[in-house]
Amino acid sequence: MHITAVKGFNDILPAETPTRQFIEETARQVFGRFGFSEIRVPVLEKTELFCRSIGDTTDIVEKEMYTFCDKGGDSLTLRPEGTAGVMRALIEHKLYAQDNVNKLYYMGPMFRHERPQKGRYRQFHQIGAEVTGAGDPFVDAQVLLMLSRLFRELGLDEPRLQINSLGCPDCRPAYRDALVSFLGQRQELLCDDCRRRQSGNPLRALDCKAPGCIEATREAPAILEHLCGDCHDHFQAVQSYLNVAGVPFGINNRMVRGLDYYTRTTFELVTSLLGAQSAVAAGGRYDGLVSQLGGPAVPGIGFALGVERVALLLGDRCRPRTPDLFVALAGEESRRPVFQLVAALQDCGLWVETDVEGKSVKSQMRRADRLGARYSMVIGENELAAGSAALKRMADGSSRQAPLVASAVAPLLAE
RNA sequence: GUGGCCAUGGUGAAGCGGCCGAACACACAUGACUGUGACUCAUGCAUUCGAGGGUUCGAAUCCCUCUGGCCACCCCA
Repeated sequence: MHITAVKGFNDILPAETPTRQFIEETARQVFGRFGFSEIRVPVLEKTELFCRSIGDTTDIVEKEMYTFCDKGGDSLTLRPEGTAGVMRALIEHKLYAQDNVNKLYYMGPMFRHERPQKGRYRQFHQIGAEVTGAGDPFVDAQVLLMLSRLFRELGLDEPRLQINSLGCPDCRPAYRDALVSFLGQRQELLCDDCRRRQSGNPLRALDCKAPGCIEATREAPAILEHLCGDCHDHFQAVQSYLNVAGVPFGINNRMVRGLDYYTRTTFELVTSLLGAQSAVAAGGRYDGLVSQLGGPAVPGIGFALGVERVALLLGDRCRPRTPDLFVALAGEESRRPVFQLVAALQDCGLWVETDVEGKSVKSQMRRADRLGARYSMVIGENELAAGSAALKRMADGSSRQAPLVASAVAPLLAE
């Protein structure tokens, strides 16, 4: 073994690439219908950006970031998620001033220094979408509708949509206090992590899988019952829009997101088909984020989906393309005329393969078969003299004569 | 960061101290068919079992170290 790829950083080989392309193309198409434009931002940002957006005490910032000092002494970080960079660009280029509402999407690699396992890698890919400038529940529902439409177009109906509301700076503190005092009475049941998180992120206990924590939080106060009037109405409105559009969803009032910037609506698309990794896509509203990063007080909402996880769900249903025609060569003297014919056929938009190894006709045919070519043709001195060759349909072995002219062959291949 | 499992050819793997000069299958190559695939048949394809050390008359098989992979915990897309 010589030099290998870095742990958790995977090559995406030709066999897997059609699935990726299918996911990306489908996303572009669906997002386009909802009026989203693509934005491309760097994979490297100043570390500060992530500390201020994601939250200093989150696991991502505390222990999962690829951070290093560049030669100028700045601390830089490979992006662990996409929203922060997009919001930074929104502020830096004052996109919020060019248009009140911005609908942006992005796709690309993200980096997190976690121990790799199924559905989780150190370099992974996300496709995400963000809407800024609109705080209306209408937008929440529209984003969820778009996400659900995307999965429908992908042919995946298994992942279920779960939604929740995390409240806002007006009502969350009160709920938090209520939860902390509730948990305070059940300290002995909680796992070490959740006990430690009491001060930082007590809500996490709701989502903990430790048996003790599940037991301890069984009767815990529910966030949805502590929402202020506005948050309550907002959440109700989102649900009614989803119902109108026929988007199925479930309410999960124990869902807690791993990033600090979420407010009000949060959601996940979950599946049971990915081993330990259940979230295929997730997101939420982040009304305070832009101002927190030094921009104006514009609300925002967005989501990201894990491309690798979607690819796992799709399996190998995306077949690679196959050649339309394989031209086998018999004899040196046919190379030039075949080169010309192949070029002309490719100009017609066809995928045409030829032998490049100087192999026997037999092994060329073997190759044609292995590549899955729909048609084949052997061209040697006989065919050149006659000006025509047998065009063979590989599926059933039938063949018909075809003149050695692209304009005559192309229509036959279309059948 | 913590566990568990596993490392044999291009691939999937059998073998678990001498019968291994490493099975079988797939893939690949050549030929039977002097210019035609998929079926059939023949032949070829691991001086070697992740790397290094040790035990032994003898190791792919046992022990140690290292490296790599997978899965799980944690966390998350």
